[in-house]
Amino acid sequence: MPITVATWNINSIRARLPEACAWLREAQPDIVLLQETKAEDHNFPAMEIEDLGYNLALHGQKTYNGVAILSKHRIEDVTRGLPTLPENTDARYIEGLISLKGIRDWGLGIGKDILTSNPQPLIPTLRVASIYVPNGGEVGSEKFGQKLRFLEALRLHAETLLLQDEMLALGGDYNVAPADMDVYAPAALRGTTCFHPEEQKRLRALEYLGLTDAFRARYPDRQQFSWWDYRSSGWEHNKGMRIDHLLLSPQAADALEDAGIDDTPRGKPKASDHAPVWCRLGVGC
DNA sequence: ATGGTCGGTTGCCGA
Repeated sequence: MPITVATWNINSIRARLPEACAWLREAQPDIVLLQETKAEDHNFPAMEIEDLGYNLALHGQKTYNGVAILSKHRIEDVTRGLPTLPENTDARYIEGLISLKGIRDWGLGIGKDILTSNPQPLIPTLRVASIYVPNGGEVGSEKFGQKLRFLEALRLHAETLLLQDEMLALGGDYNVAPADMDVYAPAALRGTTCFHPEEQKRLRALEYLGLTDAFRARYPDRQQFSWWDYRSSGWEHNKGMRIDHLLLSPQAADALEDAGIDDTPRGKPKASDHAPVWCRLGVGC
């Protein structure tokens, strides 16, 4: 049974609740990683989301930031905040272990890896994180430095996570477009926030650890954006960037069946400025 | 060379 994992910068869960619920009902993702929920945990519209069949893990904050994990499967082992950046109290990182109970018959080896005979967990798991990388403000500003340091701290933590040899999906608003084809006007935008070589270098450093950009791995030549500026009618002119990503561990990338960006919610009234990015992983039989 | 538009609990700031 395949499972679908999506990441979506929702830009306020309360302002966007009907639109978010409509998409959840329509797309039926198993796991959703939300950013910019902009709500403290006691203000998160939990019942409305739970009624759609999701368990929640929240790391909220007033006015700014806020991340969440929605999952149709159990969420265990939740961590809030990047362990490698303890001084940062912004709600920009939440991690959890999804127990894929009920998805039986992991692989062909009945509890063993068919080639190595290594014992495999009886219940398959997928570790996920919902990540909201700082926007960075002006290039060279204090905020820009914080963005670069956040990306470095994320790399350091990802290094530890990858030692676990698990299925892992690090999803979120990275606020970095990886390459020229990921922005509408590379020449004009080069060196600006979200398309700066120092940001791209740090995003690639994550990939060098062995993490795979799900969308780009599946569609090497496709130009599709995940964010369009409200200002200057970015959506209407398709002036966008691909800055939301799902980075997969080797174990998850091996299970990658498909990926995409669902830009239909972006064209609707009261839309977030970001579109959901998703991938489908083949888990079990 | 600078504005445009959103969301928050707001008379501005962050994106």
